[in-house]
Amino acid sequence: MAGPLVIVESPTKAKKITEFLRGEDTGGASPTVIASVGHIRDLVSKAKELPEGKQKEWWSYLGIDPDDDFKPYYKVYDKKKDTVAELRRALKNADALYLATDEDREGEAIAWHLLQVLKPPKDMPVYRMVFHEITAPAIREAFANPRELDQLLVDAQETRRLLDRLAGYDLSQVLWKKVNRGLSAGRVQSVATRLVVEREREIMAFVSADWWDIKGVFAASSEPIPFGAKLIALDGVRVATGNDFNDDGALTRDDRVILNEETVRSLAAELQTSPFSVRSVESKPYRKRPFAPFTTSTLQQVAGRRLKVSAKQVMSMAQSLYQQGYITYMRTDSTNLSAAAVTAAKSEITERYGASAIEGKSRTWGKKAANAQEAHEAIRPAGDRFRRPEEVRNEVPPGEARLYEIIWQRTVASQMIDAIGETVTVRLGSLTASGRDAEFSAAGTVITERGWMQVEDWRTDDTDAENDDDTERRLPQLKVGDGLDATEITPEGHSTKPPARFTEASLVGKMEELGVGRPSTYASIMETIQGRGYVWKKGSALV
DNA sequence: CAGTGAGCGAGCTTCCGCTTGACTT
Repeated sequence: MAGPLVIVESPTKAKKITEFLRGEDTGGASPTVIASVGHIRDLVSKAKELPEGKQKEWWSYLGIDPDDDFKPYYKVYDKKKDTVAELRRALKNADALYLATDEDREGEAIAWHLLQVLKPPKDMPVYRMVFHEITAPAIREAFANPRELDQLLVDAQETRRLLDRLAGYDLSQVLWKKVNRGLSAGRVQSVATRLVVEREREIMAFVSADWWDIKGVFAASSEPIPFGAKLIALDGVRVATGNDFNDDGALTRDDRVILNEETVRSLAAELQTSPFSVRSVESKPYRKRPFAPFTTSTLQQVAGRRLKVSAKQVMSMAQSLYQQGYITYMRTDSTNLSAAAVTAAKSEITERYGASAIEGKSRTWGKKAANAQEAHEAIRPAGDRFRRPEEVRNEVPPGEARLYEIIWQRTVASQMIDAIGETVTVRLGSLTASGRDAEFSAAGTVITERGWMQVEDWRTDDTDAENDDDTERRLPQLKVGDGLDATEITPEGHSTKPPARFTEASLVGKMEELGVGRPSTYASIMETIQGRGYVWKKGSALV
């Protein structure tokens, strides 16, 4: 009995969708769902693969004929011959064709290529079916309301493909001639390399500046809890710190004074015996939103940092979790969660932290990358009920379990209330015997409502540790005029540091921000620029 | 007549993006 044939990209998706569409009323048999397993054909890359008579043309190495309106020559991948044969067989027994590839530029093109290769009979209805989440209602809805193929999007993809081939192959050939055979250049890898090179030049050109300040440890007589504070002003003029210098080692503003070692040491000696008092106490509310659910790029960055693994390793663990049904699709540029996911997250929150920890309205996040196509959901635990990280730990290897936990945490945290608290800034000062006025400052944040921070400890991400403001630190209760004892006065010398080198994680982040490369290629680009010897790893830094 | 060498031709490398296993580093 004939039924419709539905073609998707991923075999794992095909299995799920088969379930969701089983028994769907089609007037015939249940739909058959088969995966194309990605692209099925591409431009030819060898002259031999061109038709007879075209193999000797000057452009044969390109697979594109610039003299014939840039006519492209395609060839089904050898590895996909079996898949295509299977699709052809299935199509013979079908009464309708649903092209259900991803709704993005590449997915639209795959649908078009499938049509070109499979050539369904003229009288067979052909539909383009699209969805953004693999849930039963979403799939049924998509099946019932298909659209037409978007030829403009197909053309856009083909243009993208041709330009990458024309520019990439020709540029690479220049490198073979001028530098070394086997080298490569292209729209993405060359930009990635350039980012690393420019950062390295910045570092080389960087001129370090030296500056001194004083760190003090104080305690109030009324409440003897010691706390640290830093010298911020001398005789009413702010003391220059790291942020006040540019890359050439010069001051960026003229209302700062640079202290040298001599000044600071003599001042420190005087301050040892000098009386301090509180000059002001200022309190500001502190509030921090949770982070957006994971995309491929943010997952690679966060998991790369926390688990100390490469972008490629993150993706291979994620792939394994995806195929076992633990998480949703791992190549995505979207931060959207389906309604089912939000419900699942909220029930986890209620169970573990109480309903009061749920953010009232579901949170959404804007696109971060300019060219995001959002064909999938964000990366999240799969299903209408999330698997417990504690259970998953007993079912998969430790690395995958940690990755699952990170994904679970971020997804659940994303639907929780803000963390709120108070940041208190205390100014204290002293007038020395020789008449110099030194002012110190201390800041402390007390979080009164941890909100989403109960779930995700995000501070481990900050390798730079610049975020003093966000570190929780408790100051004693103080009021203006309170006397203080300095238990320690330590002069400290500092020098400004050049910008940090990229890591795989931070480079992927930068590329996504610039719209260079796609979720499916970030990891391989990292391999390419290292494999060609353009960039190498020094620890985790890229040089 | 056998060994040598010049000269020619063929084949290889490369882009980016979408999917997974089947492979030997």
